[in-house]
Amino acid sequence: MAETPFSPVSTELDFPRYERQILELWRSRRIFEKSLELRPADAPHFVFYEGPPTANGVPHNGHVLTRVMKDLFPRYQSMLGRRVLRKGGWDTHGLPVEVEVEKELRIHGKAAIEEYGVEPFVARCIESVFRYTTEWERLTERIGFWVSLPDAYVTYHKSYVESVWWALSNLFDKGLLYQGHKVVWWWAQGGTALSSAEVGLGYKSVDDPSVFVAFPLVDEPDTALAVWTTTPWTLPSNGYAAVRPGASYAVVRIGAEKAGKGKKPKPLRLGQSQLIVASELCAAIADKIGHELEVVRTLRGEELVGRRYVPPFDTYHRDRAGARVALKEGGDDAMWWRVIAEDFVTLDTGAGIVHVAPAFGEDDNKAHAKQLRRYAQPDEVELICAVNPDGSFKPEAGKYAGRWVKDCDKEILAELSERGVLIFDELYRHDYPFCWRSDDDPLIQMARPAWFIRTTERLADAMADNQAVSWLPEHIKEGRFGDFLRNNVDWALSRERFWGTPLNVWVCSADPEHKHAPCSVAEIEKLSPTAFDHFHAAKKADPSLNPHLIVHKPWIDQVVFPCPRCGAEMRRVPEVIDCWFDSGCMPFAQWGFPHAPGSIEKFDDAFPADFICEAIDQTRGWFYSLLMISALVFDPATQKRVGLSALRGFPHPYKSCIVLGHVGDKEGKKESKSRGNYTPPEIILDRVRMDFGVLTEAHGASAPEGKVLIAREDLEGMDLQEGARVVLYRPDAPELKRELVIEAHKKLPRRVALVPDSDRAALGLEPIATGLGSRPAEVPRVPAAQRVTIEDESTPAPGADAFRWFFYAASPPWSNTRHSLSNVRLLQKDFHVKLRNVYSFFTIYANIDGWRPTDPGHAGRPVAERCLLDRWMLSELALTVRDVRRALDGYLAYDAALRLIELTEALSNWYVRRSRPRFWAKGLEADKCDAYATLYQALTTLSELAAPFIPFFSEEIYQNLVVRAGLPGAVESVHFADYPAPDASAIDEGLAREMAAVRQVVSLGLSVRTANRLKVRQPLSRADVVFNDRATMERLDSHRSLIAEELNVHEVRFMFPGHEQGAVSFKLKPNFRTLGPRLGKRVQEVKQALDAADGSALHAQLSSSGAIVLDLGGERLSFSGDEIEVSVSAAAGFAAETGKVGVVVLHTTLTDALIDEGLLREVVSRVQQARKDLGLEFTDRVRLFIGGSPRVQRIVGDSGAHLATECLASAVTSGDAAAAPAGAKEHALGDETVLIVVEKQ
RNA sequence: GGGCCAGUAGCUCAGGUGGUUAGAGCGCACGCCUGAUAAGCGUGAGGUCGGCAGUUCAAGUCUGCCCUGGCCCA
Repeated sequence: MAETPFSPVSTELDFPRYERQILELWRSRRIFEKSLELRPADAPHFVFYEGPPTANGVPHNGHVLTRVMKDLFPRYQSMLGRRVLRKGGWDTHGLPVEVEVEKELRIHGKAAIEEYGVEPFVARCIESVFRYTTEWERLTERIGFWVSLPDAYVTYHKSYVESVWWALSNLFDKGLLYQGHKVVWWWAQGGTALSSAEVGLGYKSVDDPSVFVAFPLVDEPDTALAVWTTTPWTLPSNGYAAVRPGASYAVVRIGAEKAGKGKKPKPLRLGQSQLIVASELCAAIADKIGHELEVVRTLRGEELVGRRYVPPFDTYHRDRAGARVALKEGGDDAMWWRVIAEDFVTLDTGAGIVHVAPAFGEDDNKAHAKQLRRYAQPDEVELICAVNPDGSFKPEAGKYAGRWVKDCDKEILAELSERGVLIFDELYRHDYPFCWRSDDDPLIQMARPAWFIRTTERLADAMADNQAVSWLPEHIKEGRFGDFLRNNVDWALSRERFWGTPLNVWVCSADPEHKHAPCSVAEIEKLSPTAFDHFHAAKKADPSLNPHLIVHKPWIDQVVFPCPRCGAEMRRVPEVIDCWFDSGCMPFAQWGFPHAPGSIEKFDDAFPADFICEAIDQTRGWFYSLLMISALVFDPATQKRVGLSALRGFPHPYKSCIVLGHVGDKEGKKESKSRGNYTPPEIILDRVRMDFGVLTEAHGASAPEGKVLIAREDLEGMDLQEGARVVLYRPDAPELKRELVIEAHKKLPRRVALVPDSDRAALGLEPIATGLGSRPAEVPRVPAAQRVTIEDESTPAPGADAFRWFFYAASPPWSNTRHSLSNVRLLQKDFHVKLRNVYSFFTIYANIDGWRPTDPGHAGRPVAERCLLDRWMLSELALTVRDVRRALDGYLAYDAALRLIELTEALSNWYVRRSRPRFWAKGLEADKCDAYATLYQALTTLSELAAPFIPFFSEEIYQNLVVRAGLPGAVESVHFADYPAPDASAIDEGLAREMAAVRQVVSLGLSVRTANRLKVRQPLSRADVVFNDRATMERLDSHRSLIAEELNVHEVRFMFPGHEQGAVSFKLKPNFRTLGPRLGKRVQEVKQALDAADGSALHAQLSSSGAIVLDLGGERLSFSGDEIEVSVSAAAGFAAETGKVGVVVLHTTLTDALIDEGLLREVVSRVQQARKDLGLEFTDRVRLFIGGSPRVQRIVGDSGAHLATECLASAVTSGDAAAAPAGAKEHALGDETVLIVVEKQ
């Protein structure tokens, strides 16, 4: 026998197994690498930027979403003929890395790191950065994300750091880099700033003072501002008092003591007789101090602005009471101790006037910065701060000098009271952050010297840039991102840490005004050839020293060179930079631009990106840093200077940006390891299994024999039903297995399993030490002997295509996704499995018939000569190609996915279903070849269309149907193919509409059958279709036989209303859209009039005269056809159904002849079932005996030939039960019986 | 506390510019089909469109307030 044209398709749905074969094919033939080489260098480029992940954590489902979305568009563009670069990248710097290492070393804080040694510390950071590289690489390959990892950029590499330096140097030269102060949460004892994540770890509830202090006015010493603070220790550093703009304030005279609410008022020892407080808070303050407050006059907050006061401490006041600063706009103002207006002042607590200490508190510092912006020479104002970085008071704080600030609160209050400026104090309870590693140490907010980028100066550029970006979803532009830009503050760039890109600013030891920002090692060596000798020597002594460390701490700190201006020694500032700045430099830093040879050309080729894609949390992260750095650095003058071939207008550095939502669990909650609601990617990709902690008893009960119990959530997580069979084994000894039945147990925590003792012993397991208190996150870390793997071996995992498809088709990518094994499987059934069935169907029949796409005799007729169904299918195919391309061009993955599902549905549910008899037909006539050719074209086109989405299965189809079949145009892989272009000549939108109407008519007919319990196998004499409009009726005429066949009726009659003999009734209603504007309120009267009238009569009037006349409250109004909508519906008492196209009526009278026909079909069906039961091949011939009741015998006798063809029988005999061969099977067919014997020949 | 997004059937989601029986898929129920067979197909039930006001002849859609969830920032 000749070899079949196509490989048979396995019936088993083990996608991971097939995908492994495809992966092997790609690997052995270097398909990915070849796909990059495929397009010539001068082909149009498609630029994609990889937002670098950090590899010091394991990849999770969110990363899968990001990576499959990033993969889709480059694959598509590559099939469009573009040259697509997919350079990978890794983000390697930053605090999380340092914190990981600190945890490992069990140390914390700057002092501890310095004690441990910066050099070994940094060495450990480097080592930790790529801890999970293998997991990342494995996942990346397994999900089919094509990215060049071997030449990935790495943010700590020397060339990368030097590019970042180049950018910073550029900003420095433009005057956009400056030194200022930034308020941070400061752990004074450790000398370290904490990130907000770390701060969040250490909140505790504590009692702190809430204090009202009198600030006497300079020009009205008898009146004082009542100023509120909760940090008395910051009072020596007071700079301003802030009021709320627009609020009302009262000057009050302190009156007589009033009866407190059970509290005896403290005697007031105030030096002033009048206070200024917010009007709203007057009563509350009167209660607190226990004195009447008598309002003298009121004034608005603005009227207080500029008034000067005497601060409670003379720490700085003694020297600077008279200090003034020149304003930009001319004139001058007092430097300190005056009233300012600030929105952050609230009127719900305190006094409505707030103590402002610019060195502490974020609001305070911002308020100060706002003042500085008014000044001609802001640099001349020195920040007043009476506290050392170690949390002790400075010498100028007098008697408090050297002491821990928080310890001084009480004494400060006592002193204020003594001096007669303390109005009132109390304790209040609130949550306050402490150091998470040393929880006796409260954190303090403190302004630290810091370097800033003057982003606010170039904000207009950044905003223009944002306007030009195509954001998906669109609301990001004006919403989250636009808002962020509008509220932009200067970028606080520096970090007082160790593992990061060192800030490349060197300061002259002779004159700190002399600063220099070199942009490379080479530039430094030009200034001082010996600058890096210490590193070279160390490298010589220890060749294993990572060469990239040359640009890192602590090595870089030793680099000195002579000041270009005065020749004195320059030393680097100690800070490293925010790692977001690193990642934002990737468009040029990935090439080592502009230092590396060829980097200018490469950058020129790949700037800006056509497309980037990350999750929404990157709005203020990567999306911002990319856009801002690009707007700051690449102004037109800089572009020209670095030698770009053409000026880039906005947007740069990215044109389109997909902003992804987050991946949650089945309930929409964030997936987290500690909650245990996390579906490991492996369950989707490879095997349905999870590790559990072993328990042998819980809540006093042990597992019943033969059963294993787990939490219901875990059962659902593995998509298992209660009673399913699973296997259990030790993760370290998978060869020894026990098979058990799984059930849910309400009281078990996640990730523990209650295992019968006998099975536990047989597997050599012991109970988990933490028992019922085990936390899900800990389970993977307990000793292997306390863990058991539970696996569902009977149901293969859905695989990588399914995983990818889930993210494309479940919802638009920017909405949050509910991810679970069962959800992935659900979507897989919809598209992937259905497509696979059609593919399998095709190979079965094509192989039986020996149909070959390469045989000219099998090619099928020209499309125009093929039957309606073929033309319809090819039209649908062309329309889908058009729509999918349109969607992908607009980066709308979800829309494209839905369209693919629609096509697959049409192919399986309608084309194949309606074409089945054509494939069963004898021989290989023209119509059959048409059918094969059509289906073949649909499948091969689909494999190319779907290739960017489900690259594995597409490859499988392509390899079998195109490559194996030896098609002349075949390429090595589907991913080298050109993306299908719509065949305009095949598109027939009229036909598409007609077929949709046909399917609706059929659906109505089937609905009639269901409602009247009429099996489809029983033929009926006639179906009448009454249409709502004549045009549809005329268009559907050519589809009558199809409808007849599908409904199994002898005749289909099309009718227009008026000819239907009472089977239909009419309903008329106003067309609100046209009548609303004409009649306004009276449309409701029209509706009522139409409801009340006789529909048939009105309809007759409308169809004869084209208009109807209604009597509305005595007024006769005429309505034209387009102001009235007519619908027909089935009248009562008929076997009929109503839909949008019209009404389908079935004639249900059964004649003897019709019953005979029905019985014959029943017989055929039973015989086919018997063939199947015998396990016969489709082509096997049989001998048939059919007996039964006399009627059946007669029918068989009359239709022997028909039975022989339908059932591939070489002989058909008939007779009564006595004549039947052994093994006869009797079936009841209503009142009749049939006996069947099928024997293989 | 502020900002952004979302809330429509049991689940996942559609529903230009307001237009009157609110759709689809899955799941479920019932049934069909059986030469794609551990598949295929049909029909049906399910919704006071998060709540309360308002604008309008007409509100899922527009406005205001509120509730719930997610994210970002305080």
